[in-house]
Amino acid sequence: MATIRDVAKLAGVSVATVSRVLNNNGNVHKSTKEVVQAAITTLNYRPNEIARTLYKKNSRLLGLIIPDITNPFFTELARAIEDTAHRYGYTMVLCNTDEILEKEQHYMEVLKQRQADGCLMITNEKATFLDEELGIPIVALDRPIHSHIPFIQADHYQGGKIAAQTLLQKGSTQLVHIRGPKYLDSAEARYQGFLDVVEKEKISYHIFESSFQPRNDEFLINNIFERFPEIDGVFAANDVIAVSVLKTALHRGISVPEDLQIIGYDGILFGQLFYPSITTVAQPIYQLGKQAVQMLINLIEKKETEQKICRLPVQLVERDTTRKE
Amino acid sequence: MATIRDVAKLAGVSVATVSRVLNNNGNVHKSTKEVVQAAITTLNYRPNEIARTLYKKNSRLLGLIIPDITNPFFTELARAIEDTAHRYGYTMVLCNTDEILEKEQHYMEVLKQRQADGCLMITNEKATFLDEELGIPIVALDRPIHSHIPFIQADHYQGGKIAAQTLLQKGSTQLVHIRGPKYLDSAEARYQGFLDVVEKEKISYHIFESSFQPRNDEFLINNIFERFPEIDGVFAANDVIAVSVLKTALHRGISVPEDLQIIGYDGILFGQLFYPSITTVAQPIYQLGKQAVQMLINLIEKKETEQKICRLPVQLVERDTTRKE
DNA sequence: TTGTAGGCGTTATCAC
DNA sequence: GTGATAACGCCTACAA
Repeated sequence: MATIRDVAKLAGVSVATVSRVLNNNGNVHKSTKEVVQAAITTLNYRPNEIARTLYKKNSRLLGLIIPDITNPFFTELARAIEDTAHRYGYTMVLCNTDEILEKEQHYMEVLKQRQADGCLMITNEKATFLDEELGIPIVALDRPIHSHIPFIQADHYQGGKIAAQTLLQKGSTQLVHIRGPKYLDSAEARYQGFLDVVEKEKISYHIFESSFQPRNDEFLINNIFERFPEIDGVFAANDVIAVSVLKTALHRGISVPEDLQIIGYDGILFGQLFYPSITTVAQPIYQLGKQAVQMLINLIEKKETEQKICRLPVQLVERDTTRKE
Repeated sequence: MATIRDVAKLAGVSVATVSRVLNNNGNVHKSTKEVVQAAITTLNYRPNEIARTLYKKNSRLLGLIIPDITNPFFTELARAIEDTAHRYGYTMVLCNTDEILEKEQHYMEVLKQRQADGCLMITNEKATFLDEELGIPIVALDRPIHSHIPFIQADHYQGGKIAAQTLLQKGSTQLVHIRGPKYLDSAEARYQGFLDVVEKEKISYHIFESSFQPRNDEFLINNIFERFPEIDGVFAANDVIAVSVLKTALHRGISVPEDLQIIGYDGILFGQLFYPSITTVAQPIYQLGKQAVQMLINLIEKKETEQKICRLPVQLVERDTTRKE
C-alpha cells in the first residue's frame, strides 16, 4: 500500500501539501494540486484510515450490540442500521450478546479500544451501562437504559391497545395475551395497552408469559388451549409467538380466523409467508434503525441530541389471522 | 482514556517496560511487573487498538460481505461467523451489498483502508475479486470466486440428489424443481443433482427458475399449479420458496403431504414453525460459517491454507411436508 | 532487567 | 502557497 510519503515523493512536494489536497483544506496552487492528484491516481493511493483515526480520534466506526441477529426483529433492524451508517460514511461492527452481561461488557471494551465513535445498544442491563463510565456515546434501542441515555422505541402501549381493540372489534370475546418477559419494558407496555382496553370493556381475558424462547413456547401454548378451549382471540407479544399459536391451533383443528383470531407483533417480513398470513401490529422497524443511527451520529458530531426520547408509531397490518369486517 | 505513558509515569518506569508486561514479552522483574499491573488497574488502562494496528499492521478486524443480512440463510451464517470471529479475538464488520458491484467494491475499499486483516465474501462477481488486486486475504463462502481463492460450500449436488431421491422414495411421481438463478453455482449444482436422479429413474419432471426474490415467486408458483395440476412433489431451491409453495398449495386446497410433497433447502430455523413444518435438505450453516472463519484466520496468521476448497455434507431433515414411510 | 529513541501514516501548527 | 516537524499511542531494536 502506497503511503502519503510515496505520493509526496512522486509529486515532488511535501506530505503536508498532499494532505492538504486530500482533505481539501489549506491553500494549494491549482497546478500542484493537479500534480498531486495525478500521483494519487497512478499510485492508486488511499489514505490509511487507522493513521487518521489515531491522530483525529474519530474512527467512523459504530457498534451494534444486540442479543442475537438471528431474531428476525433484530435482523431487520440491523439491516436498517447498517444501511444508514454506511450512507453517513460509518462502518458497523456487529456484536451478539445473547443477553449475557459479560459479553456486553466485553464488546463495550472492544469498541472502546477500537476507538469506536458510538454504539447502538439493545440490552436489559440498565444499571451497568450508564453514560459516564462508557466513554463513548450510546443510543438505546427498543429497551431503555437510563434516563440520560437517548432512547428510541415504538409506541408499544399504543400497540397493545390496537391489538386488543382489533380483536374485540372483529368479534372475539374471550381473549388471551401471551406477553413477553416482565423485565422487558416493551413487553410491559404492550401488556398495559392490552389490559387497559380489556378492563375498560369488561372482557374476559387471561395473561400468560412467554420467555421469548421459541422452544419453550410450544408447551405453554398447548397448555393454554387445553385449559381454556373457549378462547377465541390471541394477542401474541411477537410474531414468532403468533406463528406458534397458529401452528398449534391448526394442529388442534381450530379454524383460523373463524374460531380463533390471532394478532402478532413486530411486523417481521416472514409473517406474510404463513397460511393464513399473520395479522400483526407492525413496528416501523426500518425507521427505528435509521433514526437510531441518526440520533447517534448527532450525538457524536454535534455532541448533543435535541430529544432524549423518540417514540415512533406502530401500525396494524391486517392479514388473514383476523376476520374481514 | 489513559495512555501507556500515564501508566509508565504512575508506575515509575518507562513505557517500554509497560509495553513488555502488556504483551508478556521481554524480561521484566517480577516486582516491577506487579507495580506496573497495579498502575494499569488503578488507571483502568486499556491499550489503544488503533495505535497497535498502526504499528503492527494487523487489526484483528474481519469483513463480512454478503448480499443481505435479511435473507435467513445469511442471517444464520452471520451469527456463526461473528461468534467464531469473536472467539478468536477478531471483530466483525457487516456489509450488505444487495449484490450490487459498486457496493461490493466500495466495501472492499473501506475494509482495506481500515486495514482489515481479511474478508469473508458472498458474491457473484467472479471476475472482479481476484486475489492480487485485493491486497487482503479473502475466503469465498457458498459462491466460488476464483480457483485460487479459498472457498467453502455445502455439497449442493448431493443435496439435489437427496431431495429428488426422497421425493421418489416417498411416492411422488410427477416432480417439479423450482431452481435458483442460473448464474448461481450453488443453484446449478442442486439442479444437476436433482436432474441426475430423475433422468436415471425416468421420472416425469418440470424445471422452473426462481429469481430468489420472494415477491416474484408467488406468480410463478400459482402458474405452475395452474398448468400442471398433476404434480405431486416439489423440490424448492430454498426454504423460503418451499414455504411459498406450501402456502399456495394450501390456499388451493391441496393437502400437504398427502397430495403434494414439498422439500425445501437450507434448513433455516424458521422452517419448523410452519404447519405443516417444512421438510428440507439442511446445510450445516453454523459449521459453514465457523470453518470459513477458521480458513480465513489460517490464511491471515499462517499465510496459507491447507485446502483451497472445502465442501461440507448436507443432511435431510424430515418434517411434515413429506410422508412418513 | 530496564530505558531511549525511532517509526507506523496521518494531520496540523508553525515558519518561510 | 509550501515545507519542516511535532504530535497521536504503541512497539521494538538497540543501548546501557
